[in-house]
Amino acid sequence: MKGKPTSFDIAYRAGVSQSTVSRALRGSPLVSPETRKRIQEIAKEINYKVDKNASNLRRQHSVTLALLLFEDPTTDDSLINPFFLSMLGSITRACARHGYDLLVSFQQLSDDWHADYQDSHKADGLILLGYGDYVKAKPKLQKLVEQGTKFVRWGSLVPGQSELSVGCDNVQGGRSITEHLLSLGRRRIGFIGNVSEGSPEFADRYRGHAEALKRAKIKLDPMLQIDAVDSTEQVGYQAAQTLLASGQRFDAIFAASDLLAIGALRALAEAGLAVPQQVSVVGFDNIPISNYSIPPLTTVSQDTTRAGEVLVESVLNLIREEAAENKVLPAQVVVRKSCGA
Amino acid sequence: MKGKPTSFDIAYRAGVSQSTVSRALRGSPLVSPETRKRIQEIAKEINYKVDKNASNLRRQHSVTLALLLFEDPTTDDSLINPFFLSMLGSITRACARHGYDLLVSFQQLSDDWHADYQDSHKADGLILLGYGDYVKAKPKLQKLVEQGTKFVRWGSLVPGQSELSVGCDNVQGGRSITEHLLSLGRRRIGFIGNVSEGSPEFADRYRGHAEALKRAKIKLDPMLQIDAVDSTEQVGYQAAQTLLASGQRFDAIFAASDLLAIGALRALAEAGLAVPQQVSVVGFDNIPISNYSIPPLTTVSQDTTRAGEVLVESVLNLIREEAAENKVLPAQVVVRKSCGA
DNA sequence: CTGAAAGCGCTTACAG
DNA sequence: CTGAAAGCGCTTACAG
Repeated sequence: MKGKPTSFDIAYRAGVSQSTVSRALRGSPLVSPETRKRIQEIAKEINYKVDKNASNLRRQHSVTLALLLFEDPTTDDSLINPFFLSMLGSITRACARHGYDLLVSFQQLSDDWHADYQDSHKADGLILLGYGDYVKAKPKLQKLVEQGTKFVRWGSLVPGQSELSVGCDNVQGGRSITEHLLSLGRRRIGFIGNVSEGSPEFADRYRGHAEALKRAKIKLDPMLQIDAVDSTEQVGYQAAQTLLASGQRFDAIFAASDLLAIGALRALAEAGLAVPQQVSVVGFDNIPISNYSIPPLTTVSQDTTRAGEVLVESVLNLIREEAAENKVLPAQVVVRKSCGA
Repeated sequence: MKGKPTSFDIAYRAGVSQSTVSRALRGSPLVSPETRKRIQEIAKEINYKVDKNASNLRRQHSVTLALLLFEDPTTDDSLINPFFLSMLGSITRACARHGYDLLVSFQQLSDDWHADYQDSHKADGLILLGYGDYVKAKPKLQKLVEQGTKFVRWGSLVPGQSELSVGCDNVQGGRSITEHLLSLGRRRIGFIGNVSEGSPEFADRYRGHAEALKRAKIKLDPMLQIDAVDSTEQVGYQAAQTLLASGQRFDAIFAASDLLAIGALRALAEAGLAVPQQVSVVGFDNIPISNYSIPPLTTVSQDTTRAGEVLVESVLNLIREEAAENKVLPAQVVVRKSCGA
C-alpha cells in the first residue's frame, strides 16, 4: 500500500461500503456487531487512523483546545511562572481525559490570537492564562465575547466582566493566611504585591489580608504594602529590601506569590534576619519549589489539578452551548516552616 | 453573514474567482498586486481566516508538531521536571517562529502515540521528551523509525540508536563540573544518580565525571556513587542520606540533576554540614530554582533556548526530507555559591 | 494573470 | 442494518 490507508482501503478489504466503515469506526449503533468487529480488526491490522483534517472539516470542529499563555515579552524564556506551568500540566491532562487535544502557545496581548485559533478552526475553544494587566486586557476580552469566541480566563472574578472566568478564591486565601499569621502573634505584616485593578488576583489577596486585620481589630498600615511590578524572585528580593530600607517595623511578610516570597526570603537572609524566628514569611500559589525553599514556605495552595479540570469543563460547556458560570475555587493554607507555626 | 466566512464570500465581494482568492491569500506570485491587495483588505474586513482543516486536508499536512512528554505515571501532577518545562517553553517559541503549531501531550510508553498523532495527520512530526527508561523505549523507537514516523528524541547519543536525537554533551558537562570541583581541591566526590543504560544522560554525566578523575589521577570510588531511581528532590534527599549513612568520607557531591542536588542540600543541612565550607554541592540542568536554592547551586547549564530551536529544526528537516543529523549541544558550567569557588 | 474543475478523506442525511 | 451521494472549504494542475 502506498501512502496512508483510507477508509476506502478498509471498505474494500471488508467487503462493505466506505460509509459503513466510517460508521463502524465512529461507534454508530447503525452497524451490526460482527461487521463492526471485522472492520475494527482490519483497521488495526493495517494501522488505519481516521484523518483528523477530513473528519474535522466535515464535522466543523476540531476537538482541540488552545491554551494561550500571555506573558510579558520583556521577561526571559526560562522564567515562566512555575504556577502556570503546573496549570499547564493539569490542563493537558484534563484535555486528554475529555478526548481533546491541546495546542499551546505564547501570546502577546496585541496578537490576533482569537482569529488565529478559533476562526481558523484550529481550536474549538481557548483557555487564557496570565493575561497581564487586566485593565488593558478587558476591552479585548469584551470584544471576543461579542464575537462569540468560546474562551475562559483563569483569574479573579472582576466586577462587570463579560467573559467567563475560573479562578481561586483569592480573597478567602488572603484572609486565611493572614489569620494564620495573626494566630501566631504576628501583628505588623508587610505585604508584597500590587494592589491595583490591573492585578485583580493580587488585589483580592490584599483585600482578604485587610479583612483579616479588620476582624482582628488591627489597623491596616499602607506603609507596609510594597508594589511588585512582576511576579518574580528578583522583584520579591527588591521589594523586601525596599521594606527593610523603609525603616518600618514588621514581624511578618505576606508575599502575593511564592516567587515573590522566595525573593523576600533571600533579602531577609542577607539582612541577617532569621525566618521564622524574627520574621514570618508566607507566599501564595504553592508552587513546587516552595516546599524546598529554606525554610520551606508556608503558602496558600490553589488546587491546580482541580483548576485545570474546571477550566477545561468550562470551555467545553461553552462549546456545547450549555450553561457555564464563573467558578471560584477554594484556596487552602499549607503550613510549613517559614511562618513559625 | 451566517457562519464563518469562506473564500467564496470573499471572491463574491471582490468580484473574482475563489481560486484567485486562495492564491492571493497564500501569497502566490500568480496574482496581480492590486487584486491581492483588494482581497487582503476584504479578508481583514470580514475577519476571514483560512480554514485549517480544509487547507490541511488538501495539502496533506498539518503544519503542527506534537510534543510528547513521557512520564512516570506514578509521580504526581505538579512534579513535572522543571527542566522539561523550560524545554517546553523554548520549543513552543521555536515552533511559533517556524510557523508551526504545537500540540502538547503526556504519554505513557505503552500508548499508541505514533499512530495517534502522525497517522491521523494531527501532527507532521513529533518531539519526544523524557522517555523514561531508554532500554525499554528503544525497540519502540526503532519500530517508529521503520514506519517512517518523523520524530526526534531529546537525550544522549546512544550507540546503535536508529532514531534522530538532539541532546547536550553530558559527558563533557560531567567532566567540566568535576574538573571544577577538583580545581577547588575537592577529592572525594559523591555522585548521585543512576549510571545504567536505561538512563543514558546520567550515565554520560558519570562517564565525564570518571574521565575528569582519571585525568587528575584520582581513583574513581564506586562506593561514592548512589543510585537515584528518579530525578526528584525527595530522591536526592534520600540518596544523600544514604551516602551520609554509608560512613564514606566525601568533600563534595555531584548530583546528576539539580532536583537531586536540591534534595541533597536539604539532607546536608539537616545533618549539620555546611555547604560549601564542608561539602561542595553541584547539580546539572540549571533549572530556574537552582539560582534560588540556599546556597545558590553551581550547576551545568543546558541551553534550553538553543535546544528547543535545534529540536524543532531537526524534525522540520525530517519532514522536509532534508538531511538531519544527531546533534550534541555544548554544556556549560555555571558557578554559584554551592561549590565554594 | 485568471477561472473552472477535480479532489483531499471523511460524515451524514436520504433512500432502501 | 447498509449503500450511493453530497458536501465540508480549501489548493492546485490544467487550460486559457
